[in-house]
Amino acid sequence: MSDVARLAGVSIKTVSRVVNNEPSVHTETAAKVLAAIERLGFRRNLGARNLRRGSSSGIIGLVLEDVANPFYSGLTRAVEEIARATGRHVLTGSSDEDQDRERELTLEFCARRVDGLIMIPAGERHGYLVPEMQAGTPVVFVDRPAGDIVADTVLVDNIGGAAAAVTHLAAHGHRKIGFLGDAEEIFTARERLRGFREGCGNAGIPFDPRLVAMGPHTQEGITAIVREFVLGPTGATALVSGNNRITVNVVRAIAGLPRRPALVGFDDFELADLLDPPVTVVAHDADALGSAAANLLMARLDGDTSAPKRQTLPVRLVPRGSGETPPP
Amino acid sequence: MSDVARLAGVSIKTVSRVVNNEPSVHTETAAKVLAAIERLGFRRNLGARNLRRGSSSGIIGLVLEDVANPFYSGLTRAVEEIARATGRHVLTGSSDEDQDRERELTLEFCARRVDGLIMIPAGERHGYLVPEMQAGTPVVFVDRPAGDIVADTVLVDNIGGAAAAVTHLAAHGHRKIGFLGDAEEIFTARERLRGFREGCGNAGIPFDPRLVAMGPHTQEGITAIVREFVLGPTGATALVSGNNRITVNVVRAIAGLPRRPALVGFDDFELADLLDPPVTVVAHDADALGSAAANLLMARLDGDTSAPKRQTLPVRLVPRGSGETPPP
DNA sequence: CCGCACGATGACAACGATGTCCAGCACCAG
DNA sequence: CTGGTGCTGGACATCGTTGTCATCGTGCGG
Repeated sequence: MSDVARLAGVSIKTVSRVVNNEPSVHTETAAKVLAAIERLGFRRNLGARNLRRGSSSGIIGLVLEDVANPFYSGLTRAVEEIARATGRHVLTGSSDEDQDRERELTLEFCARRVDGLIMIPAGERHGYLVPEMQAGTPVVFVDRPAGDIVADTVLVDNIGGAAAAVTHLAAHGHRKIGFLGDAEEIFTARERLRGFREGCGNAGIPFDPRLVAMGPHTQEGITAIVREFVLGPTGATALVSGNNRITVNVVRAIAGLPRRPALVGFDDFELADLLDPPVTVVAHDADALGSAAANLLMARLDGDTSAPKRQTLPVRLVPRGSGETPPP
Repeated sequence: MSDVARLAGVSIKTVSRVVNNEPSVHTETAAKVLAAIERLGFRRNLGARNLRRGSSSGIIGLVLEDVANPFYSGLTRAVEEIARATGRHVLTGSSDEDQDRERELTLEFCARRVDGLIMIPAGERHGYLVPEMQAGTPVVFVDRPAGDIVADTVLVDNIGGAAAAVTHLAAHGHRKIGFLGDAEEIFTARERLRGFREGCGNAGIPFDPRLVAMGPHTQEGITAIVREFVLGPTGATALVSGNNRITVNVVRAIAGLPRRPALVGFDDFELADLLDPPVTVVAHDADALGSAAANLLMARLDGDTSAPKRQTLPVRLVPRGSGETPPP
């Protein structure tokens, strides 16, 4: 900046006035300054600026499980859009479902003085966030609630969705329904299992623990379970899968079976409509989750100090065929 | 920090020593300081620290077309991993293929003093980056080259891949092959078209401009073109699609046709193996692109000042069935 | 018993930018 | 000619942190 001032023959302060578009600068002087800026390729240091002005950093921290998962990348995009509308950018980090890594990432973001945090929490303990929140960094939890603190949260109706999946299958005559869910440590997995049980209860289907598998996540593991459910003594005629990745694995597993069970998956995914048969899913919108969270955060940044909110976004069952196969 | 110093009864400099783990602090003093830090929930301001130390910001800027596109989100993840290995984070921004937006994002990132930039460029003009690069911000272009400057670049073998697609189809007896590509403004689209022509030449197939469509990107538009190619006077028996999104649309379009043409898609995508028929693709690895770019960038950050490099990553044809349908 | 090295601590400036406040200057009305 | 007014431009402090250097005991070898 002082280089620019020297080249333009003015003081540093005048340069500052020009880059900040302050009105009280002679047009001619401003032109000289701009020319010098252009010539030297000067760009003001936003970090220093924010430090001096005490203004916010203009960065939102987004901590999620894995940006590469299409579900989260959709959410990321939605957050980015809303951040952009207020002139902010998004710093992303993947926790890989690892509590320590989540914590490390999050605190690092705080040290960078992000304006706010949006988190898909990996762990159950978030006490470490309390000082940050007290210091004024708003935090919004998405998809899963915080472990042991109260904070803004945006969830989807996991229970209702899983129950609806069972209801749908029951309406097509199924009574032996298997559930393949994510690891029980994960909030959404527990909730969806609970919804599954509720759905069974509503449909008058006795809950059979042999038809529940939580946690497998490899193609091999899931194939084995699907075979066991369908071909084993439990004789499942239908399956509910607990998330998009499990669904995909289940679809692959089913393709190799002599008798194909009906299937309803939790989470929508691209091409579900093009598979054979097209996969019926409990859909919910990653965009909507991201937008809701970002909007909540923005409200906090605008000064909303009301009590922490918990939103639950609706899901909808999208019948495409795979859930409508009747039992043999 | 001064609050911590006051509470611990030491000078501000001693606090600094403690948070920086400098050895020459009495254990007892350090303990007092740490207690005060804990008590006040102090976290040092990384921005101020970097300003004072003149050290790098520890942030990599990643400008791409759309984080929500699985192809780019995979790339993002790969970049994140390599950034993490050197203690850095990733600031992402979507340009939506808009040149101005790209420029705005990029310069904003520069003003934040990112350590380096990785860009999937939207436009053809990147002169605006010259001052930044001269100022020492390394820039790596990925997937598409820079418009009018020389810089590190990582590409995939678009020409070879598209030619291989034609060769594959020709080997199965096809002579009337249609090409649906992205808009011609996009580098990869042009390259792939060029590869398509080369492939035709190699196979002794006369190039028919009526069988080329560049730019349509809606389901309706693509469906119309596919119908025209296959059912119209040109009577295409096979199609090559220019990117993952077009492929998906083409698959949908084909599903509604009385006679299904063979298909090879450029870009692999999840579930391609589960469609009916499974889609043969020219695959290349988003991870590999991201890693290569990030590694190049890291080398620059480690002081590599050699001439700009251009890497071309190989592609491979993954036959799954859709390209092996013989012509009727 | 002196001086010296060494460990521990603090005062101060500086990173790059901006807010505050004041001085200079032209211009105009009185 | 004077004082006010409206612009401009500059000196200085400051944001939170760290590098440099100085200070101050204290223990130890000579």
